[in-house]
Amino acid sequence: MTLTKADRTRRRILESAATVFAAQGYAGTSLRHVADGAGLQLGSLYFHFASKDALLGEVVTDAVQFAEDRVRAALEARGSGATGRDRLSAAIRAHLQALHERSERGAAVVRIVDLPRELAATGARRHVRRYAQSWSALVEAAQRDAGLPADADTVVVRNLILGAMRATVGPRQLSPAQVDSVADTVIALVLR
Amino acid sequence: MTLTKADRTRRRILESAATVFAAQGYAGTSLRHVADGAGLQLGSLYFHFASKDALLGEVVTDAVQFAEDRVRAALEARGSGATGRDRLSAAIRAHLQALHERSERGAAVVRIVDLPRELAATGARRHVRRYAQSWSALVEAAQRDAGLPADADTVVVRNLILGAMRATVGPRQLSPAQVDSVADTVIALVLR
DNA sequence: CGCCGTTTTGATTTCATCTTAGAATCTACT
DNA sequence: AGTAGATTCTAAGATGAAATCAAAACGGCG
Repeated sequence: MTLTKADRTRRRILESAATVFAAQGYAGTSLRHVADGAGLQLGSLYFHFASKDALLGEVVTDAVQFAEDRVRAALEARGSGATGRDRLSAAIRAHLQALHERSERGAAVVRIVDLPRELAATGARRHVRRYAQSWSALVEAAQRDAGLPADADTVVVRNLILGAMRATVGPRQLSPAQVDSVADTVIALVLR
Repeated sequence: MTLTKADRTRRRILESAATVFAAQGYAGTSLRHVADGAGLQLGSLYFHFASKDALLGEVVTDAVQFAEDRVRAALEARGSGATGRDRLSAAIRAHLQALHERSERGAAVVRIVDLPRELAATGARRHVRRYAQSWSALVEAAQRDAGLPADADTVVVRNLILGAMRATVGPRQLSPAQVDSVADTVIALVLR
């Protein structure tokens, strides 16, 4: 283990940042707050991250990556022979689970996805966009299946679904059972 | 018209504030920016509003009031004899129209509604809560109609619908025709 | 016109924030 | 154990934001 000490605090910083970020939003997040959460002194952050933007950028890509992995895994488990309707249903459940994961990593995505003005520099935007596009594909397949209204704009429908799921996270932490129940509701609502 | 001059600039400030808030979020909004948008000097704001929080609070209550009025009007136009399904459908269309109104008043609600930590003091929270409750009633009626899944938690469904509509507003201003089309999509998606 | 309350200005204070830099401490390796 | 390098701390600088206030500008009314 040649590279450890730095990596562990780095992790701690990212988790703290994700938490604060999810709670306060981008502009509302102060680095002192993040440092406190990580048990560090303000100045020490800069050994690990070049700037606030860089840190937040990494939080975002991390969180998106996380959700992406979960969704991909769920889809692979379901096999590629599944109907578009079933695939979308599985993706919804996986996305919701990722969003409500204890680690706080998930919750961060939610806050940011729509206010990423200052993240232009980092590669975060690309990640978010790619993830959104994969959802477009899922929606389109479900539309062909007649699982979703076929005459509606795919991108609009995709945004509605993602927006509905986004509205699911709040101050209160949901139990896995509750998340499952919410997923049932979303699926029942969206897939007739 | 004994009370005019101040009121007109007051209006201007509120509009500017709504725009900036909608674009930058609460913490990201600087009062200098708001003042610029209103054609005023920073210090002049404090003649009209006691603090940033007070200003924000008024923007929110204003915007919620606006949406509330639109929805109520739409419901009254439809008559109280209408089915729960039809009433919900009308409310969705009205809410979306309010959200995308040119005046920028609508867009402001959307950004803030869920990050109102600093609004505790003002009466804004009460307004938001009341509006949300009226939506619960609409959803519940539609559930009895079998327009919506009846076994799902009303509050969850309500949040999903509001969240989906919230996801509808973005940087680009939508034309009334586009808003109508989006409304059609939402209604088709939500009411089977 | 010239006055008085209303409205706006512009300078100033206070404070939080991001960022930097050098000193201090710790860790891993010989 | 001792040392070099990696990690963290402390302190300070720079910027920008919220809030305050005396003084100036405005605007209707006698």
